[in-house]
This record gives sequence, C-alpha cells and structure tokens, in this order.
Amino acid sequence: MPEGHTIHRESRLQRARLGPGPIAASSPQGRFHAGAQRIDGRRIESIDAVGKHLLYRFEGRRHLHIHLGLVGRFAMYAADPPPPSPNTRLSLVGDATVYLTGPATCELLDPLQIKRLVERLGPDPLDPDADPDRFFEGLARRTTPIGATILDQSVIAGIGNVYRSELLFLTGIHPDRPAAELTAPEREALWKLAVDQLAEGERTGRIVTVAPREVGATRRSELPKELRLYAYKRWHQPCRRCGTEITQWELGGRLIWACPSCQPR
DNA sequence: GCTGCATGATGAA
DNA sequence: TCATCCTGCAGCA
Repeated sequence: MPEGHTIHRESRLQRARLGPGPIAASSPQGRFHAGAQRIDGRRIESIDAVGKHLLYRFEGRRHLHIHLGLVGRFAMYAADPPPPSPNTRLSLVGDATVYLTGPATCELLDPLQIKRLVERLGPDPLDPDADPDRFFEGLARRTTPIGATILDQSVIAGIGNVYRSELLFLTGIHPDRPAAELTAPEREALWKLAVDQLAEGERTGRIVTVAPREVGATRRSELPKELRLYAYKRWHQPCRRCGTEITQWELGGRLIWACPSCQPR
C-alpha cells in the first residue's frame, strides 16, 4: 500500500534491520535473476527513499531501483522467514530477510540514470532538505485542477490517491480548483500538512488523518479502520465535520472524494 | 473458481 | 483517454 510514507518507512526499517554485513540476493521468481546476481554477496552502503522510489547503493557502485507501483509489497522478517512465495521477485537476506513481490520496477541503474530519475521528481515532503518553493512554483505554473496536480510526481513527490483526498479536505480546498489559483496561504498550508501527515504515516505505517477527538476517541492508534479518514472512499457518507454527504468523481484518472461544504469551489 | 479492483505509472492512440 | 503491467484478495457464483 505504497504512497511516499511507505517507501520512506521501508527505507528506514530495512537500513536498520538488514545490518552492515554482506547481503544474499536472489530472485526466487526468476524475473530478476541477472540483477540479483550482480548484487549478491555485497554490502549495502545506503538506502534512500525519494518520493515513491527506493534506491539502494551496493558495494561496487551497483544501484538498485525499486518502485512498488500499485500492487508491490515488501515483507520483512527479523528471524525465521517463511520460504519465499513463487512470486517473490527479490529476496534480500542479511541480519533480516526482505521479500519483494509485485513491484512495477526492480532494476539496476547507473549513477546517471539515478540522477535523471531524481531530477524529474518534485520536492518530497519527507525530505528535510526539500524546497517548498519548487512546489509553490509548480502549482503557480499549472492550470490543471489541484486534485490532479498533487498526484503529479514532478510537482510534489510521494502523494498518492489517499493523501490527495485527505490533504485537500484538511486544507478545505476543492479538488477541481485550478492549481494556479490557490492563494499563498493555501499553498503553504498544503505543503505543511503534507509534511506533517506523511511524517505521521511514515512513523506509524498507516494513514490516519482524523483528529481522534473529532470522532470521540483519545488516541490515533486506537481508531478503527472506518474512522481513520475524512474523505477517501467515503462516498455518500456524512462529513465528519459538517454532516454533508461526501461526493465522489473522477479526477486525473482516479476517483477522488470531497466534502462540498468544507471544500467550497 | 472467476472477476474486478487497489494507497501507481507508462506508452500508444 | 485507453490499455497494459504487476499481485493478492474480496466478493460473487
């Protein structure tokens, strides 16, 4: 279930748990056999997340690029891993075991390709050095609806379909409004909420945007699944703030949800 | 058992 | 705008 927070979390956890030693790499499924062989037995020098992309640098300048796409998943085992399923594209075994299934991308890249990949991405709210002005300028340049624009990874890197509905709800911005017409305070609020919300998602491993007290709970971690979000997939249900029915339509090729009262056009 | 969908992205038309 | 790729699982017969 990958938006940017998932990738950054994987980056952090794998870095901590795979350990400093040589990694046994293989492709049980076979589709990444040649690539796995080229990193097998090498140490990992770094793991970095950029938006929804995960980049590993192995000894000997071998760079591994993984993008989970819609259905890709990691599974990590500290000890006693089960045997990999037949669909396991990549197995990494160090102090822990990591299995990768269903990625959209799993490939080795050279440094120039890595550079180009990173350059085409917008600022990443989970990168402490990210430059929000690049985001603001990206919005100012586009007349496309804001709801489509924040899914564009070259404008802001890491936002997916859940966060786009939730961030626009939290900022009270209607998804159909042209990106360029957002006010400066709106643009800034959007960036700040992206930073806060994705950081929270990275920390906990789940997306919970609802303020617990708003639904009569005391802790975020206690919220049951059906109470965690304000808009995403809540079509026809009452808005948690005002009771108006949440609406749903297609925007940028994906479904989006919003409260027509809390997010006026 | 089969179908269709899902927190994604690309390339062709 | 549409088809396609990737996998797992819910919902249905």
